[in-house]
Amino acid sequence: MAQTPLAQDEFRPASTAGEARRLQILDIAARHFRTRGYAAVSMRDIATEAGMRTPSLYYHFPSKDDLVIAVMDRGIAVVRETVAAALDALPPDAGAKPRLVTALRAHLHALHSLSDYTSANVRIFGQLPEALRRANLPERRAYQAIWSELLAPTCAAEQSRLPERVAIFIGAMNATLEWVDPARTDLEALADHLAQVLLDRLLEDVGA
Amino acid sequence: MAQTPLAQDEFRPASTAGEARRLQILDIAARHFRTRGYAAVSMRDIATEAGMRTPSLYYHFPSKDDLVIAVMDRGIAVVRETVAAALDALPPDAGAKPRLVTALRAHLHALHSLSDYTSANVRIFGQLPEALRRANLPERRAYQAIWSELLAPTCAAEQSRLPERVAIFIGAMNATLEWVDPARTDLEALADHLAQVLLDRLLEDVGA
DNA sequence: TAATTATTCTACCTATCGTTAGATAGATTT
DNA sequence: AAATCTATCTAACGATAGGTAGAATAATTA
Repeated sequence: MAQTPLAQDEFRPASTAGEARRLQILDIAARHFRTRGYAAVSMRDIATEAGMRTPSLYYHFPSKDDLVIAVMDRGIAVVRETVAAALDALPPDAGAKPRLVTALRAHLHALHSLSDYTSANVRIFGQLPEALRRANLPERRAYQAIWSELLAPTCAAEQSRLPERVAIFIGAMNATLEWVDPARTDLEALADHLAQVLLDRLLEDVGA
Repeated sequence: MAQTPLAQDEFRPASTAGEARRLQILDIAARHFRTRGYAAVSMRDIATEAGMRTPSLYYHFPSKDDLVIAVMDRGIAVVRETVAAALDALPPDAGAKPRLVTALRAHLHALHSLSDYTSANVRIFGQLPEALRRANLPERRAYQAIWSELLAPTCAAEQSRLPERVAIFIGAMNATLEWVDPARTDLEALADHLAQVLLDRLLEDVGA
């Protein structure tokens, strides 16, 4: 009992060999969930790709539920930290619009090219049984808080519309997962286009 | 061989008793797929709710694939016809913006309160194996064509961006499925809010 | 070296999945 | 009345799912 198990920092990766194995399994699971959905991915699939037999997986994660929850929570943590870091890098006097554009870019980056966790989260959230969805809600609310602050200046008149507006923005960004081919799309251009649609006026009042 | 089997009109519902049964099964399937996802709904679930044993289902649909494809295609057909009808009801000289707002309202209506088919389609499309997704693509493209026409005036400068803009709009509308509680949300207000975000300028250039 | 812990293994369980075979009852047609 | 068609049934198949028991190996510590 010599070793004091120091409180694990969520994002200091792989301090021990066991931790590295756990992260490797999570990586594999996230990639499979992202591309094939929740129910279609079996514990056998994940174990095989990790080079082990199925029951060995249960040494690292006590159930499929625990495994998927770990992927889901990490998915939100990744995008939240990515966006927060990008905002922190801005000059402190940056206005509402550059802050929004910066956050939008960071979100798309986390979603499309940083890892499989955030995309897996967005893809399979709606497929999960309600108990698993509820487990991910605290993380999600913490992330929404960032966007509430960012979008508050666009809702000056009616703050009651703010939660709905947050949902519209996050929904529109996440929807790009459904149709963007990450290999063939310029993410910078996509971010600019989304910012234009969401923040600028699209139509001069030509017609009636 | 007396009866000439006249070509079935896709949308004349329930001319025969057999057709009615088939539509009832489709209704049940759509509702279950919408709320619980594709893989989580078994043929047994659908059969039980239809008041029959599982194999009897196979008299009406030769496989789960056929059943889900029927639901998916009908889902797009419903929203396409709803939007087309709403646009046809406008005066012929209506401008781009009222046409967009009208289409947006009709789309949200089909998605949230008209039936379970369109919402089922949006919910489970990403969960389907690729072959089933491909089967639904012709319907989807036909629907996208409507929005291409609607959005072309907003893309006058760069028509090359039009397909991406269509995807952004449809994606933003469909994303409301993830967070809107249809019982407690005023769809009219939601449509206005979405139109405001997507079509009007949100920010005066206050900041940098 | 001996004891202990960490990790993976083989073998198997029960439940559920989509689907098929083949019989049957009622309705319709010849 | 005989034959056929419609719609459902009972019974079961092979495949695969998540998960467990308990032995065996590899690494670490006493």
